[in-house]
Amino acid sequence: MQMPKTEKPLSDTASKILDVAERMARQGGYYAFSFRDIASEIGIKSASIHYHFPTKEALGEALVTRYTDRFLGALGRLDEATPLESLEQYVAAYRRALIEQDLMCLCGMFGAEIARLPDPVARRTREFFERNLVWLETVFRAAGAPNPEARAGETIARLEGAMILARSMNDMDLFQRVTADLPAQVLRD
Amino acid sequence: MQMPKTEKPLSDTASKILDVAERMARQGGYYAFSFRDIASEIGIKSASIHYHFPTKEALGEALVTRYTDRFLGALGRLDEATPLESLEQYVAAYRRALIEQDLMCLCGMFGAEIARLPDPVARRTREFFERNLVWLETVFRAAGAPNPEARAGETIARLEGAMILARSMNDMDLFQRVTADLPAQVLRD
DNA sequence: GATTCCCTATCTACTGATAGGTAGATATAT
DNA sequence: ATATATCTACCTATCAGTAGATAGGGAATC
Repeated sequence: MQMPKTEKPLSDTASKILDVAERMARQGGYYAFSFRDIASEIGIKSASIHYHFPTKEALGEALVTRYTDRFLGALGRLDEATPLESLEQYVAAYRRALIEQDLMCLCGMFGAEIARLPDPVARRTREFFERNLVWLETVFRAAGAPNPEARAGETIARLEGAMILARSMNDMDLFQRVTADLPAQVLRD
Repeated sequence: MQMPKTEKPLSDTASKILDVAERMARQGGYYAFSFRDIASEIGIKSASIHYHFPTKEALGEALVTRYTDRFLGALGRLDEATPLESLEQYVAAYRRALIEQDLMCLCGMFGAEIARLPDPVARRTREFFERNLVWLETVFRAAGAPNPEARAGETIARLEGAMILARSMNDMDLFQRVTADLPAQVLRD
């Protein structure tokens, strides 16, 4: 029997490194996390991080990969919900990240910085958006909405932008007000 | 006769410093510009920058202040255009920044990083959004649109998000497709 | 007309902190 | 014995920032 290609599961330490790095990156971007800061927070030495992630570039790549998989994995299955429900779920995923964790979307952050990101990290960031666009286009196609590609883009743009705006204004409820009618509005013809 | 409070005009060198710093910041954020890089690009020594801007914080603040004034100054007068025209002008301002300069909006960038920005820079960034919200609310009120505050937020969110998305996908035309119907759409009841 | 003084703007030379990264020793567990 | 995971100790490069010298250009004084 052929084994499917499986990802090597992350060790405890590697997970902790990613957890801390992700939080720092989602607060201040790619240049806002350092090996030293991560290490001191989890109680190891910075050299030890290089054992798990040889370079910062590799760490950044792992960061985006894990984030993308988790983000898309947290979305419900498309064949078990109406398009409206799917969209509401999608908006809720962003809202949770913003309200519960008080953090930016990792890829919204990296997307803003993309011109100064190492190539592999930039590529993974693009993959995040690509896969999100595909997911949303499927929703809009199922709803029979015109221009599903443009609507998918509108949806992501408005959500990422609303996170930035709400955080900038230090008014998290602004996210709610800006995205409350998004699912219904973007679905109507 | 009482003199109105006037801003001291920037020297040639100070302007050049801001020009270079702005471009770097709009590519990679607050941590992506350094005194050394700026200095070497304009052919002076990094110590000379401190003469014009004592600290990086001060330089960041000057950056956002100039950007905000220019951005709002480039918008037409509200009493000389219909709400639809004003909105089209507003969208065009973002499009120009993205397409012609191939740069992010400075405050979209700083807004994403706001949790790790020095206080004065964060405050100026908030001011940018505050003043933009006011401008847009005026437009929506003049158009008799309901919820002008939410619509102003939606507009900014979608434009900032569309910039990030288009740059991430390396597809500048995506900005066009995502924002093409924005003025009409956000104005209809 | 020459001298003195001050202001502007830049320079050289430096500091202490921090960045990512490496070599090689060490400890533990299988 | 070997593989895993961590350590100490170090490297070079870069960071923002500082002290103090220097050069030039007025303007006032002699």
